[in-house]
Amino acid sequence: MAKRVSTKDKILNAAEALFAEHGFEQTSLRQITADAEVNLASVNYHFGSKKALIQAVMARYLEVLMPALDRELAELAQRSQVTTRAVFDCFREPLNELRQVRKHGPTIFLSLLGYAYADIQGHLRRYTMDHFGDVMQRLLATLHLANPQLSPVDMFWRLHFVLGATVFAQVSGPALREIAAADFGEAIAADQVIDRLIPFLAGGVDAPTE
Amino acid sequence: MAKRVSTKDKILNAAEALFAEHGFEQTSLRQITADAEVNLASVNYHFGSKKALIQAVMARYLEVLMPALDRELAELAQRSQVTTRAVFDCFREPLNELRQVRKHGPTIFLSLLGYAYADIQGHLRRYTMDHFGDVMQRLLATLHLANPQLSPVDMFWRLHFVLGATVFAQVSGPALREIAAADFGEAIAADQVIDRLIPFLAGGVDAPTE
DNA sequence: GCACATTTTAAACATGCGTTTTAATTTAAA
DNA sequence: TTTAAATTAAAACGCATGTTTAAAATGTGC
Repeated sequence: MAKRVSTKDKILNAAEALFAEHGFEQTSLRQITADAEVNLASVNYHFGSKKALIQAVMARYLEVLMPALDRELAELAQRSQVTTRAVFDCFREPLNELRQVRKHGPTIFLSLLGYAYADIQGHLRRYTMDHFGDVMQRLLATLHLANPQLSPVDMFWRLHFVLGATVFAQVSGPALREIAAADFGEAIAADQVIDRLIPFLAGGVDAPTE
Repeated sequence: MAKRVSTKDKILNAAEALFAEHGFEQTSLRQITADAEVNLASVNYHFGSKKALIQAVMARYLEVLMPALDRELAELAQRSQVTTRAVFDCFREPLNELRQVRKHGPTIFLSLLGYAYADIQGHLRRYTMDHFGDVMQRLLATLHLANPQLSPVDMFWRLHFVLGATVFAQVSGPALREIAAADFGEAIAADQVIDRLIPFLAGGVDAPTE
């Protein structure tokens, strides 16, 4: 019954896979359109520009993740006791829901996020900051509930360290898992990296200040 | 008395500044040679290729940092008590010595390292891994002294989370410090970011496993 | 001061990029 | 079925990149 896939979706699917593997700047429209088996010009026809395509790729995930994360954080805030660990656990389910967008949605999205942040001076930084600014603020607030001893500026920095460790683990995830498998003879699935990551992050945020 | 600076050094100095700010791939030889006030072709004449120039830029720092870090780690290993925190403090002095190479050597180097890791599939990953492999092994061993309860594979992953948070903090450091200054009216120097980072990292590594 | 090697210079080369154009084709409405 | 709109297609445009070439300039040893 092979469903008909629109040119627009073919482009989005091919683009996000290449973006997640090689980054935005290093992926050309020619690679994308070749993988998608569509004409080169169709990207500019359907999206207007490469910039707009990148934003469309991100938007597909953000529109699923953001409301879900909001929901989880709001639910958590109502509890009497809020721990750092519980805050990070709020990410588990929303990330999982990204599988609705794409089979490996969680991994793809975090890779994209990594490249978005690596692209410091670009439009994407502003774009993601605009969309993530709200969640950041909510995160800061909720984490502050769990760690009232930390000053806002301390929390600000620690949250960004968290983001760095997360993003890095995903972007270099495939290579790292390969090394780990070779060194320890132990294969580790992408999802299990998150399980190793969360205790680390919680420990870092909960650490006493200097 | 203005010392005569060789073309080779002029290129290295201009290149590392641009690399640290914009990344390797996004910096063109034309930008570099313009800043260095040398001819475009001189890069290929003196270094052979852009790849080789990138490696030369990194090598200048690695050759200072590596022996210093070795020294510190060896010294620490002789003590009776080894804490995670003490291991990370081993980086302080070696990083500081990078000022001998360049005034803002520590910041520049960590930025370069960040971009080197972001460039996943490139030659630089292999190059830096080759040079950092030894130190990684030593780091793993020393950290295991401080945390015998962690399995090697757990330690492996935590060390990479550490690297991620560090690298990320530097790469997006200028932008983050700007945001922090705007949000909190508090300027934070690049060196102070390390002070905030180290407690976080130690807390993460010392955290109990799942 | 001459001859030879080293270095610098300007120009061109080949390639890949995002984008635009123009025409052909398909789709949908009347 | 006819007509207009939407989409696809092929080709070219303009530009930026790393690299190479070949000549000019500079430096070096005898």
